[in-house]
Amino acid sequence: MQICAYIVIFQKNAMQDLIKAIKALSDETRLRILKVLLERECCVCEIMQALDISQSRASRNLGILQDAGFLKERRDGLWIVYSIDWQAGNRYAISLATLLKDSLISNEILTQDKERLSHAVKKGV
Amino acid sequence: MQICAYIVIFQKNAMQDLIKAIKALSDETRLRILKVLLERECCVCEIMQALDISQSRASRNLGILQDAGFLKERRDGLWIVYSIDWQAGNRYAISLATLLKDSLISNEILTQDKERLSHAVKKGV
DNA sequence: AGGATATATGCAGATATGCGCATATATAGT
DNA sequence: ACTATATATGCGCATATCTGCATATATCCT
Repeated sequence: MQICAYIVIFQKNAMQDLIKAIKALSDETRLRILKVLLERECCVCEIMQALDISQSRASRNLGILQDAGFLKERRDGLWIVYSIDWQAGNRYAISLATLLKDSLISNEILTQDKERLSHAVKKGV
Repeated sequence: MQICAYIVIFQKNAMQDLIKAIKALSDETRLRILKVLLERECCVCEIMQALDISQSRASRNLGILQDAGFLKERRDGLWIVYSIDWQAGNRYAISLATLLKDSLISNEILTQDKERLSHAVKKGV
């Protein structure tokens, strides 16, 4: 009976979960971050360098993507490494990330991000 | 050479097109509208009744979905009938609409929308 | 313990978004 | 032409979002 109640609550919030995932993707900065993370896992300072954005901007947008179920994090010394959460991430986030994986091939901004990422060093500002 | 230039411009705006499509879906009202239109085409007054929202709210959100490439419209007398544009709609909108089609099965709000839609009449407010 | 480095976060300002209200526009019928 | 009906839209308000700046927190090293 308790379990049933849980299921009901889950269903009730499914639309909000989906909206949260979509909202998280509805921003150029976060789209670029996710595209970079589809290449490889990154710490915050690598994201800063890849997108050429400020530290707080990188951190905050990574947090939004994580909260929406796209990312997981792990600590590595001073660094916090973010990566796409293909396992536990929310169901809708997975679908959207998969869709995004095949989108925006050969986009100029994203190409530049990847180029800068390839030169990025694990050293912040 | 002119054609090449066109291709470049297209590539340049691809990300903005995608963001526009995602933004259009990042709102509960528009998600509900799209879900209703995945059932069948509707005029504005049917959307009003299905979602139980105001006329201006229905009209404006339909316009946003159309501008983002999800919908097409046709006039039928006094009514303007909106439907999902599977043909000419922008590529990303199609992918997102397809994804949405299989999402949020048995959601309470959406079920109510469909129920009201089944009683809707072609008569506004 | 203290300093250096990486990341998170409170706050404030600028901008964007969503809505209702009132009104404009377009079409059909008399 | 006039009226009724359906839809679109200008405007203003409330709220949300995004960012930079400054600062707090966490970890590592000596």
